Amino acid sequence: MINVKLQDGKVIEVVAGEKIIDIIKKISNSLAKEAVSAILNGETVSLEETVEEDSDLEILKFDDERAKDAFRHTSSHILAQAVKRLYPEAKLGIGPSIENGFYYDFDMEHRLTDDDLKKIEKEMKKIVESNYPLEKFVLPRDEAIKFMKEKSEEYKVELINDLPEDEEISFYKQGDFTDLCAGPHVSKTGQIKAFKLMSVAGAYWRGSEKNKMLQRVYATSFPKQKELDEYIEKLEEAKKRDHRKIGKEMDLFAIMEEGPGFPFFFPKGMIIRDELERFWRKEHHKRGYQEIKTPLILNEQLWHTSGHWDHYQDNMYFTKIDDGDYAIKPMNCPGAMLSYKRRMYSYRDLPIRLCEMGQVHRHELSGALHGLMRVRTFTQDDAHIFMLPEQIKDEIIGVIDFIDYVYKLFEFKYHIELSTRPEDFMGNAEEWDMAENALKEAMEEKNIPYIINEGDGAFYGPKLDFHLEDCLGRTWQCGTIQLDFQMPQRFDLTYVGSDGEKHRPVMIHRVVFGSIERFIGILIEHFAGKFPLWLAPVQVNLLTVTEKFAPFALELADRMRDAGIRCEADVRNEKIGYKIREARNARNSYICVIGEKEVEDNTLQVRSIKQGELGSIDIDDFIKKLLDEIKAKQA
RNA sequence: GCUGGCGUGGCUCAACGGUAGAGCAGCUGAUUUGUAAUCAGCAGGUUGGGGGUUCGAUUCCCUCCGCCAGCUCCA
Repeated sequence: MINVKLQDGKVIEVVAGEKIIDIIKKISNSLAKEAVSAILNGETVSLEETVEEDSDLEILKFDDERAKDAFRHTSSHILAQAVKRLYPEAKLGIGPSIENGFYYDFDMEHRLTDDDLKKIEKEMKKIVESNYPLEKFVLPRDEAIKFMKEKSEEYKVELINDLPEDEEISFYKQGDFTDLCAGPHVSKTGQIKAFKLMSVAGAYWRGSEKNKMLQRVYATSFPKQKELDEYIEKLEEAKKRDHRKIGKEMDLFAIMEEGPGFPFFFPKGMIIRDELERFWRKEHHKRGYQEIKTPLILNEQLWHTSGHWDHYQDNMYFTKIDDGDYAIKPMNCPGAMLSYKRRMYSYRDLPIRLCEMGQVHRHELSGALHGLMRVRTFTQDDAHIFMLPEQIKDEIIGVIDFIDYVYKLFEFKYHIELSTRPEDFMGNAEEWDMAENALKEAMEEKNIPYIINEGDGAFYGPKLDFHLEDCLGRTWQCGTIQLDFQMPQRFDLTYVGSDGEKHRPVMIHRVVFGSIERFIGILIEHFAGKFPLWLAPVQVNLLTVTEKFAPFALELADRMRDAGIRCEADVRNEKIGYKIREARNARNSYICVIGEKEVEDNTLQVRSIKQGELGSIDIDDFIKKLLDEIKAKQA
């Protein structure tokens, strides 16, 4: 007698050798029925064999990361097996489980095409249908190397050689295929019911551009076809929301061939930018920041002083003026340093918070460019806070709270990552430790959980990065708080302490939006172009049924604009259905129809881009409602 | 930058070794219309740039530029 735990937690008793149909009869829950038949694949198998294997009956749903990894990892082995069957000369790289699926890297002469992917999928189906058990075995190091050498798997040999001395070297075998692997796996290939090969792309062996580029096949898999379908649907939704597509449709911005990575903003895009900036200024003034503006071009000597020459040169643009060498700023900090340095400060003056909408230029690799998300010129909503050492923690907390306030306003979820000292760092290790500890203390005091990225800090200091999550669950790095003990030294910044002596202030670099351009890109995708009213380029669109109502519409449009509402009137001689279609495609927030009835009653037939039909609304009430809604989000 | 794919009028796309075609948008005219496309006409492209193969190239080859996916990097 064996107890089998079902997905819904229910336990049933089965006897070895019992017929599948009898087992299924015991299960009332249809989901569980499906599950059991899925595992057993309609065959009569002995139950000892099924239950013996480590907890696989439960991988019917990704209820924990381990189950998901095992499932995807087995999927990647099936992919590799299929590829080896079709292209025996292919050498295997690695095939891990990743965020939304898995991949496998192959080194092979033949360039894989989309048609090849279809063939590979077919072969994978055969492997799934064969329902091979996955069998683990362990080999001593020398035998493991010999084994892989025999198969000419040179990358695997390299991996084995790099494994720590004390680590077990395990392999998993499924039918005619064996792979070096630490596991875990599901018990049989038959469990991988729903999978799809997504794409093939180049990827450097072990992620280093010095190594050979392999062909990486991306794929995903799920326990159920329905989940795979949902995932694909989500990808399609993301595609529809692509800010490059919506940006074009709404006429917000464009990046032209004449300036790769240098975006143009058009009138409607500028409205969004202006509103964000206005909001940003108001919030900064509230929090004791003073705004500055520093030059885009400054001489080369300055960049030697700041350390950018030594650490950031590859990303900078240079120019000559008369006989002098100049650089276009890739960061705003040197300008802020000079601004601080223009006069003397007392300890009573600190903290000094200087903020700047600073446009920077960075030479990014051409292949890295991506719409507004990754560009070569962007505007950082920067600030540099100069403070006494004892003010560090409070200032960091102030910035954390500020960023939290802004992200919540846009209904973003986010998480924080702490990046520590990189290999190419400036200054000395003790100061770095102090800076890292200050960030940790602030986080701990706020009781905020965070991830640590070892060695990922900026060259001048450790940082807290804010990764915000949009409505589709994708994350983007935006805000960052960087603590810097280096720049104040390099620029010899001082303040006069209560002892009458000169002391060195500590500095924070920070951004909230990160880059206005990227933030707008994220907002476009997050809201699918249907912006909160205060950001919407066209807040109200008045549509006349016939030209007869044009004077009424034009006058009302003027009145709304006077009241501070962005209003457009469409009085063209077109059918109302046509105008509505255009207004909806433009994602105008409120679309109002004006005809005989409306003119008589002083009302509007209103439809909201987000909520649909709102019916007939009195004009005065509607204006009031609009003004309230515009204000509500900017409190 | 690297690997692969792609580049046709403002936009979305078609065709093809014999010098390009549609829809939308634009313009003109008719229509005066009640909730996702009224009708007709006109105009618009040396098929990303340059070079080569060919009797002939937009189609094949080379090269440069740009775009897309991924790698690397990052706000």
